[in-house]
Amino acid sequence: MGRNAHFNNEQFVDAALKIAAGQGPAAMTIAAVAREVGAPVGSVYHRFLSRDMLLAEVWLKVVSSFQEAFLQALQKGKGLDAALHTPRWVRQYPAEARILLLYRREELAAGDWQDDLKERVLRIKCTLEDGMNDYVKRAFGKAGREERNRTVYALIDVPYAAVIRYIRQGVKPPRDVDDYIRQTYSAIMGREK
Amino acid sequence: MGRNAHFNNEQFVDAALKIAAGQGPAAMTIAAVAREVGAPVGSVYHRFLSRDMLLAEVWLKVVSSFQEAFLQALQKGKGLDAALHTPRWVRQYPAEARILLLYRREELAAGDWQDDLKERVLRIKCTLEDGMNDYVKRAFGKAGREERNRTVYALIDVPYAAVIRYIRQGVKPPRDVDDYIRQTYSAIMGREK
DNA sequence: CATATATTAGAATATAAATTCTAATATGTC
DNA sequence: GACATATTAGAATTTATATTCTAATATATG
Repeated sequence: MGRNAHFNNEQFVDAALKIAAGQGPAAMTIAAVAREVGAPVGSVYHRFLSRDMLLAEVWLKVVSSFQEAFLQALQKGKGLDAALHTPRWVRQYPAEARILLLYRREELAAGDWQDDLKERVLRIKCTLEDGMNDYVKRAFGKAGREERNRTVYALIDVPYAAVIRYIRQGVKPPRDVDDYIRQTYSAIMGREK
Repeated sequence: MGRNAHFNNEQFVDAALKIAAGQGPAAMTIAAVAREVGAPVGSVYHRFLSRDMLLAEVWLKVVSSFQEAFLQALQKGKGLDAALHTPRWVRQYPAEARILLLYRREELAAGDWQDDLKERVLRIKCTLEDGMNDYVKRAFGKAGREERNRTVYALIDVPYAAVIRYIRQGVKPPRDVDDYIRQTYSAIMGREK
């Protein structure tokens, strides 16, 4: 029943992602997204309650993309592999990387998210946190504040630091960054078993 | 000649800095700045050509503040000291740190800056670059691409990585971060002479 | 083939903020 | 003390975008 759709949700999310990654979230206006897709603005609002909701979908897509492979490495107990996931992922998904690493969620969509979305964000966040805690416990035998901080630094913050400069420049991180991450990893976490 | 001023440029820049640091650059509206100072919006425009110009002044103030002590350490050949400057500065100037490390210049003021301002930004940028190059040359005997990248990583990117999590949370970086920076420094740059 | 309705279509409206404009006010100088 | 002018004052205007609204359109279903 009803007319066939010319467009689908994914097209709008992808267009929004592309624009936000390329020109910053402020440039991601509804009109710009509609233009990119070739749709009228009404069709955007037919599918998304508001601009914030659209950006929320972008955010969720980006975070999920990153986190999946990261958590897999973690669950296998491969800390160094997890640390090296960041430069790999950044090379593979440059637009997504710009969104995830250049902006904070609050900048993307400041407004009130529906409970639905808050729930999804929370679930993703908890999944990451649980994965980290498990890993820390296995690696150190316990998961105190210092052990957790140290692990977050080596597996997340350092890889981020190593690539952020290149993301800003809009170029792929050179191979050197993998070496820096490796060297830092063994300095902070010790040699991998 | 003429009426005495009730306000001065610095008051507006400081108010803008405070608002941008606390609620993000988007919240730094002219009206908000005027309200914070207790001045009419006309007085803001009397002193600053546009919102972008005001944000540019904020940016310059913040960058200069950071760079001064950093370059001093660098000129003394104290690489580790320069690396540890970041957490020190972040603890001392939390608002400035939020601006510098949470946002990029382009987000703050995207528009066309006057030549005057472009010039000042360029000078600051070059000063930093020259300081880094000199340091690299002294530390490694030469300043090739790899040596520069390595140094930028250890002196700038890693300290940034170590503190960014706490800046986002709005709390002072704990003492641990200095240890992480030290350990990473000797792993990447070798023990300091 | 008639009809209900999902979807497209885009014009109209609302809103928020930047910027401009005109007037009022002090104060140093003659 | 009168005047020129730097500055305050804040109302009016413009602009950019989000959002709403009304109408048109196509298609699955009976």
